[in-house]
Amino acid sequence: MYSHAAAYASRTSSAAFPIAAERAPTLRDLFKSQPAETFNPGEALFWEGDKAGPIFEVLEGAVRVYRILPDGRRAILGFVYPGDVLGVSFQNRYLVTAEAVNKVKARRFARERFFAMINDSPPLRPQLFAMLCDEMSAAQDQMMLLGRQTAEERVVCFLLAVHRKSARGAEIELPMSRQDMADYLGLTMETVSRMMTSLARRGLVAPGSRHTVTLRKLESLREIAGRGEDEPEAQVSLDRRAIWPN
Amino acid sequence: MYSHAAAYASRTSSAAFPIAAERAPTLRDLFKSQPAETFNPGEALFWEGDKAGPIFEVLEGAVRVYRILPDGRRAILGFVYPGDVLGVSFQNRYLVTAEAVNKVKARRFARERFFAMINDSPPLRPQLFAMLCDEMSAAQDQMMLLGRQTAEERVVCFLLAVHRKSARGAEIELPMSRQDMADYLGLTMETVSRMMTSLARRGLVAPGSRHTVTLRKLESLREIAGRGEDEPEAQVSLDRRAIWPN
DNA sequence: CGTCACTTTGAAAGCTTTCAATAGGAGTGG
DNA sequence: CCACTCCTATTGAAAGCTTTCAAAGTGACG
Repeated sequence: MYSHAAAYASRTSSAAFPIAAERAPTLRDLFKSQPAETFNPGEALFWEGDKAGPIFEVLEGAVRVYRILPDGRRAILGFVYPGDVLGVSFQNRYLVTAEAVNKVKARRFARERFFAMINDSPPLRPQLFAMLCDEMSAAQDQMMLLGRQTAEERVVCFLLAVHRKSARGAEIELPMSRQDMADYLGLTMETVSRMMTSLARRGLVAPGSRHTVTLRKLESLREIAGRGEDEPEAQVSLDRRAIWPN
Repeated sequence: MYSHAAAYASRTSSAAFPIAAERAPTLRDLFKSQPAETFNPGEALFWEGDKAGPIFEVLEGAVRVYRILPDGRRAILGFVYPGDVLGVSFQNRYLVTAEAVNKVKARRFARERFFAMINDSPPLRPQLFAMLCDEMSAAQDQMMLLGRQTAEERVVCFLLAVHRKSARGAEIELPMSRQDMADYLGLTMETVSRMMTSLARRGLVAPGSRHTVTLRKLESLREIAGRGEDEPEAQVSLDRRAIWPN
């Protein structure tokens, strides 16, 4: 089947326990046997409207997932980072386009086989469910943000969200363009830029290169973000005991 | 609309009933044995932060699902209508509050048993998956709307969405208040009101009572909505052949 | 028929966008 | 190594859409 004993290159749930002998298989283990593919910046993994094809696990880089209105307005519905699985929650067709932001490495897995294996594996099923719940939860956060938060709050929320995912100190990386951020936050690129400048002027962040920022005053930023954005939570639900039986 | 062929008293896969002989069990069948409960307007089915409890099937009325920011701003993340299942996509805790808009009748089902039964039933599992995908799809539509559409487009999209669900002619019912609509559409109550007035003045809709409107020019409205909101689609994926095997 | 809650309407203010110009960086070629 | 070009980001100023604040209107109910 799939050799999940392989060297843990990716951050899987139990990565913290090098010894864990009888580790239950995880969703991401399914991809272990697949070859890594590379996508160049701007290259699409799949297009909105295409017949739903493979599921991807992102290994490196960032993917933007978006939809476009007939008149060209674009909304980025999410960014997908290493360790995330992409392409699951669609039915017959992809409802969105997924495009590499920077150089992306990913593994693909045939859709039917993906679901067949999960369907056959009692420990995997709750993980799929948990993954969908996480996606749903993120979507709800985003709806709250888009519907009821100000431009500044949106930008700060975004910076904090990236920070939570990166877990690499105060300096975060923003591989996407300002336009990407704008389309994700429901703003214009100019507004995003202004907010970044404003945060920098107040000493809350310090711009590094164009694609890096250092978060100088996390506490103040969290206050601005306004929501209980406190504890790190990325990827937790795949690990925490699922409510699903077995 | 989704008239679950009334006479089905049964709820397990080994169903026995008059007409449709070998019908596969549906998610909603699970609720058939449960007593119907009533919730009065404003009454909550569950609260954000509560330990995740029962799953509900809404039979009558409408439920608003929302989240509130610390400073009181509210975003309604969705409305739940008869035939919809509510409370599934949460893990340990409810992430939202669900509150009756008008008089609501619903059946409840214990969470553990709900998932246990689905987990044990190969035909039910893809339905749960399909349901989550539908939720996700709706959430994506909403993100697009909130992030990139104008006030008028939002209101029109909402009217058309209600129209698709009601499927009862050109007159639609809006059980929720203007404030509810506003919190759903990321607008203020005043803006919603102004847009309705504007649509009425242009003859696109005709106000009935405070909670009913007649859509006079569906085509024009669809044009304003701007997205390919053409074919009716509510609830389809629960019925259409799932990609999930078996 | 008065009260109360919700909705509509008006006018001014505000935040974000739009349009336009300037600045900054990376890559290329001399 | 520097000049040049292109693309992206920043900044400025005006316009615009939505919000805010306030008042008037409407309908249900006792």
